[in-house]
Amino acid sequence: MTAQRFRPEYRIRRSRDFRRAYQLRATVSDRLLLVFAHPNDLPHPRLGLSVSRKVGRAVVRNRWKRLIREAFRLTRPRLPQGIDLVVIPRQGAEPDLSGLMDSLPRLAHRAARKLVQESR
RNA sequence: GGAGAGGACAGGACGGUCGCCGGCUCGGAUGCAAGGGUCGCCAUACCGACCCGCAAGCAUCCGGGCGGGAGGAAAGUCCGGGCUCCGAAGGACACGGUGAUGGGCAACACCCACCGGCCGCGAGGCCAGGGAAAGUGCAACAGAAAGCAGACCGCCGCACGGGCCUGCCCGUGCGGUAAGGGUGAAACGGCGAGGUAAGAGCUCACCAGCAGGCCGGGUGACCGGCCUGGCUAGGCAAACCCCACCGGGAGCAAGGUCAAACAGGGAGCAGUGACGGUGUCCCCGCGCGCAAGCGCUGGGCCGUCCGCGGGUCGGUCCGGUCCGCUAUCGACUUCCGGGUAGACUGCUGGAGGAGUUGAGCAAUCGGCUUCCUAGAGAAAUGGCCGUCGCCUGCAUGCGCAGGAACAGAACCCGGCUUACACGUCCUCUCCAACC
RNA sequence: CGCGGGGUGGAGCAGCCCGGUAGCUCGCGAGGCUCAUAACCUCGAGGUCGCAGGUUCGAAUCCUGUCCCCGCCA
Repeated sequence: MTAQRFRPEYRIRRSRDFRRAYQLRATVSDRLLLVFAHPNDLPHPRLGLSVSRKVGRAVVRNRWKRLIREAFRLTRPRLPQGIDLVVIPRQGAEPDLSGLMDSLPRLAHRAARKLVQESR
């Protein structure tokens, strides 16, 4: 039951956490999403959203953010632990919940493997 | 029934479940949190006895309950205000904006009423709607001529020459003429009569339009009438401009508050110079000029500086170090203790909504009753499912599949503009038919 | 959120203030020169001036609305 909650501690809220993820440049992507990853010291993953005006007007941007948050909430047990994910929707893609629920865990695990490789 | 005109409303409904944001409330865990009173004693403290309290509160974490959570445009950011800070800042000029009149409003470029012009058979609609008889300017091409008008053809007169069926025709020159032709977006009123060589507001009547005066109506823009004048003054001010009125700048990322410690920072006084200067001017001085006035490495005045600039290393404004420049090498003493990041605040109850009533043609304003309706912060208002209603297609008995616009609060209001699916209601106009 | 700048041939830019003719460089096409290519010379094509209204006789230009792009402050 509590596995489906989405409290503020699961979100990236500090400017320096975003900057840290961008500077590491550990990215993975598919047709829907682009993800910047960075390890954190917490026992859970965190989600950060970056939705620029290039993907659409305010209604479309809100739709993307809500659906990505919903996908994160519902797939969180399947996500790797201790990782910050900055998620950016790709220009031209259509927001779609089932696609996002498929895409987000896969990208998160690929990012986690990439971080392990690079730390060596 | 058809075709329209104006206005108002609405922006699917109900339910289940998993989440998010903030509010109220209840409970749990941990930590902090508290002792007081009376009696004994001469009395205070200590001490002893007894009684009351031991959780109200605060902090962190966790859980439950209750009720709330995008719009008519939240949009564009085009106007107007509130609010906040900045400024030594007052006036004139400059710069920007607005533009018939009266009213409404906190204010407006908004709203209402009315006036004028244009469009429509009409209901109605549109108008940046002051000034072109203040000044400067603009008008390609065409055309004879385009702004104190203008002679290409035509018409008319005179002179000369020629022809000759001799009072007619042709050519040339000079002059008159704006009635006719043709050009243009635009050619200096229309029409009739007189007049004339031909013509012309040259003169006259009427009409249109203009200026002045008077009378009547209206708060007023303006409207109606009469008289007089002179007959024409053209268009463009979303060209410069003139007139009237309005406007200081920046914006809630405004602004305010907050721990500790030092390095260090800041301010004032005195002194001394250097640098710069309000869009322009103001006071003084000097120069030029008859004067109005004009000019000035000027002064006063105001601001900044008690080093400045660059490279490099580390880093939160900053510090270390090196180099260059320079006028003074930045004294002494007193006082204050900041900013950034972060957190809290500003932050939602207001020129507020609904009903009713009074004033008013109306916009709107007043009285009474009643209601409380989002406050995020890398930024909530969402996901899934069901039932009903609407539309489209298949079908037309049931049903099945699909669709439902424009668009997302960010300090708050008043407007404007732009976008918009399925719709609902009210008032009015024209046409057709029937009673 | 606030503010500023810009949309003109295929590309990059003038013209806009002060309204009547859309011009420059490169590129493109044809011809010439050359044994041939480049360079050079000559000629030519190619533009709804982002879109929609308005003012004007007339709008790339002036005014209003709208769409898109770029940049700046925090």
